[in-house]
This record gives sequence, structure tokens and C-alpha cells, in this order.
Amino acid sequence: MRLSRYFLPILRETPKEAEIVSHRLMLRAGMIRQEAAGIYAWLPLGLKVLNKVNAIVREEQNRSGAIELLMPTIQSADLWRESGRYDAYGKEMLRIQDRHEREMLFGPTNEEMITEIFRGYVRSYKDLPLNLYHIQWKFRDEVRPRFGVMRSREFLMKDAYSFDLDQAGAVHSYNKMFVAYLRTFARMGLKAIPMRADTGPIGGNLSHEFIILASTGESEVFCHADYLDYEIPPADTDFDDISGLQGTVDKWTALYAATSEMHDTAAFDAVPDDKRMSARGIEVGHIFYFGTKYSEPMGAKVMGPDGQERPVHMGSYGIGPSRLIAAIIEASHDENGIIWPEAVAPFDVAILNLKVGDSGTDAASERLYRELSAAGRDVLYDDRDERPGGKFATADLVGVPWQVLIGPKSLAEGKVELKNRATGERELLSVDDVVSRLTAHK
RNA sequence: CGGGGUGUAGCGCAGUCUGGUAGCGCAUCUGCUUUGGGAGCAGAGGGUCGCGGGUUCAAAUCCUGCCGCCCCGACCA
Repeated sequence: MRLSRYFLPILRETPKEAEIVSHRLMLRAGMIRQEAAGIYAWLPLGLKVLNKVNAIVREEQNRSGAIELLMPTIQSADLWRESGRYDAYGKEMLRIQDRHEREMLFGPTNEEMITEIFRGYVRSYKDLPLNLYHIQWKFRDEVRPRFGVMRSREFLMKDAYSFDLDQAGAVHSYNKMFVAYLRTFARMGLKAIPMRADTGPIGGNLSHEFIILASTGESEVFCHADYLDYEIPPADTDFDDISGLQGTVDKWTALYAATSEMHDTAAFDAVPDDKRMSARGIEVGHIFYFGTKYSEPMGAKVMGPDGQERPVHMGSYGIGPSRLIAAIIEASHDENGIIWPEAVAPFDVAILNLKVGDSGTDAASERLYRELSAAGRDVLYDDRDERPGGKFATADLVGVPWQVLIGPKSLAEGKVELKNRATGERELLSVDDVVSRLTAHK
């Protein structure tokens, strides 16, 4: 992409409403625009990141055996009356009326709807286990939206729902998501720690929140420091290996880790001094097992092997990709801007032509742009007629992992400069070497 | 929902107390000079001062009603 023809409305100054760093940087880097309290438009750069995050989430869900579908944002009130949540949910649910004065709502979550879909088709235990998920916009009319997309009213959520014949099966489904979540967050360069959680208004009795540590996090967390060095389950993990998966989950839940709501001072005191860690964290995922809470009242039943009909055991599993992006920025930035982990970066490489109009820098830039693009790299080519300082600032702000600086100075020696955004390391290389370096692995 | 703020050009702000018909910096456009960490000079464009009502010869400014947005606390992917 040529920057001169892209839509990247970066801001030099910080809008005054932005309090936390991720919100400031997302606004400044032209990723989002606020349209109302807690409601944001995703501009091209923000959307690119969102799509990358979604792709990773999707890959790991699929790997674990979950199946994607797509449910609507608008739901019928009647559906929610079946579970009793229409009245229970309160003012956080946005209630609307259509032209026939039918009562509708903008979905804050989809347990009811997925249960309705399930009961419409599934009759036998032989069709279990089943895990269906979608990535869809949600609306929760928060009393006080804040911190940009970290706590917005409209937000994107990946929500998965598992169906099993009994509790043992449901626990295995839960463990699959547990492992999938560990992998998902690790792939985005995050250290996410599963913490035993309160089940909240969704109900149930087995639940973990996945928390990433960041000084600006909203919740206070306490955990054993060894979690930071734990090895992430590999890509070839066998998700059908019941005991193997249980072993992984047991290992990841053996040490102390809790949010302030679930904090147990005595248990925390038992953690060795040098391993006791209290910090702030951001919740980026939440998984629940809630048994027959919805299947029972809504009649989602299957025939068991014994010829007995029984309500299915369910769980639900959420990740907020929009919040996740803010969390990644909270965890990875410096005073100049965002530092994207390569897996979710909006572009792989930025080419900075430091002297547009100079035949040498133009030719080298164009050639590099062409070759990297042909090799499948996503390149942002700063071909604007701007001064070098502005280009450095822009590239650092939007946080592209690799920058290639092409100016007359180094080009005189037949070299360009390859800069790593995260470390700041620079290296003088020929154009050919830059191409082979940046296309070496993918 | 309680408490505190705020609304003037795309962004950041001054002007409001003391009424006289709107200004600064950045950004934008034109020209020239510049070109390795956000340049200089010269010129130009851009605002129903959040919305409605009122007071007044005259309202960004005073009175009044409403709305939007932000921050702090109790709740949440």
C-alpha cells in the first residue's frame, strides 16, 4: 500500500478525552474513531489489525474442533423470556421495537439463540460433542463506557458454546477451549494467565478468566510468578486426548492465580515470597461451564444411549477481539507509539523513502516495494513528499515491526537501513539482502 | 446511578467574569527555499461559538430549558 493513496488519518496531538495509552495510540494512529459514547468506527488500519486478531482466534477455535457459524445481532425478546433473562438482564440490554411493535433486542450474548438453534436440530447423543462459535458484534449498554475499545458498549466478541451429554463430556469441552485460549493469546505475543473466576450473571460453577498483565489493567490480580514461564501447548496438541488435555489444564491451574473478587489471602500467603506476584490485569477471555442452566428451561435435550432423554450440558467461551487489540497495545508500546507483535501487525514492513524525487531513493524504494509485495509481504510504502522526521514519527506511531529507511546517505554506499521497531536495532544492508531477510520465513 | 467537569475551525486551546458581531498554535491549500528524527518565509481557505427559548439597540459572553461528551466511584467480553 502506498501511503500517499491510503486512508491513514494520524493525529499529531492527543485528543483530550483519551486517558489510557492504548486509547490515545489507537486514536493517534488512525485506527478508530468515536461515533458516540462507547461506539467506534474502525478505520482501515484498525480494521486490518482486527482482522488479523480474528484470524488467529478463528484458527485456534477450528483447531480445537469448534465450528463457526454466524448469528444475527438482533434477537427476539420472546427467546429471552424462555430463559427468564429478558427481565433479569436489566438496563444493560438494549431493547428495541420494530415497526410492528414487536419487542426485539440487540444481543449482549447468544446463549439463548444458540440453544434454540441446537434444539431445533440435534436429537441424539451421537451428534455430541458439539461446539459452535461465531464472531459477532455485541451491545451492552454499560453505565459508563470508557478507555476506548477497552470498555465500549458495542464490541466484537468471539463466543463459543459447547454441548455435551454429561458433565464429564462438558469438562473435556471446557478443557479444549482452555488450551485453545492459551495458544490464541500466546500467538499474539501475550502472556495470558488463567485465573479462577466468579461466574457472574451467566451462572455456573466452573469458570476461568484469562488475564494479561498490564499496569493499566482494570482489575487487581494475584498469582504465582512461575506462570509467566510456562510452556504453551503446541500446535499439534491432540484435542481428543481427554487425559492429556486434563493434565495440561491441571498444570495451568495448580498454582495460585486469582482476581481480587476471588482472592484468598491465606492461600496467596502460602506462595513463596519470591514467587508472589500482585499486579494489574486486563481480562481478555472468559470461559464457563454452566451445566443445564439454559438447556433445561429451553428444552434442549438429546436421547442418551440408554434411551433416556436428558438436557445437554453446556459451556460458553468468550474472547473480545476489540478489547484484545487495546490490551496488546497496553502491553506493547513505547513513547513513540505502538509496537505490534508481528502476528497482528497491520503491515509487515514499512518502506520509508526519505527523499521522494531523488532518482536513487525512488528506484530503490519502488524495487523493494515491488519485490516484497510479490513475495507476499504486506508493505506500507511511505512515498509521501514529506520530511524524514515526519516519516520516522509516522512509522513508529503505527508500529510496523520492520522499517526500511531509504535515503541518499546510505544509498551512496549501495545500502539501505533495516530497523526493528521493537528493539530499535538498525542494520545497513543491500536491497537484495533486505528482501531475503524479510521473506526468509512466513 | 451519585459526584465533578466540559462543549468556540479537522486537532489542541484563548476569548465568557466586565455584552459591541471571533482569535492563537498545529493541520489543510498555493508558491519559493529546504530534506536522516515532526523545517523556514510569503500568501490563502475554513467557524449557524452544542441546540432551543428569553433579556437587550446589540449575545460565544447574561437568564432559562434541553442535548452531547469526558473524568472519579459502585457493575462488566
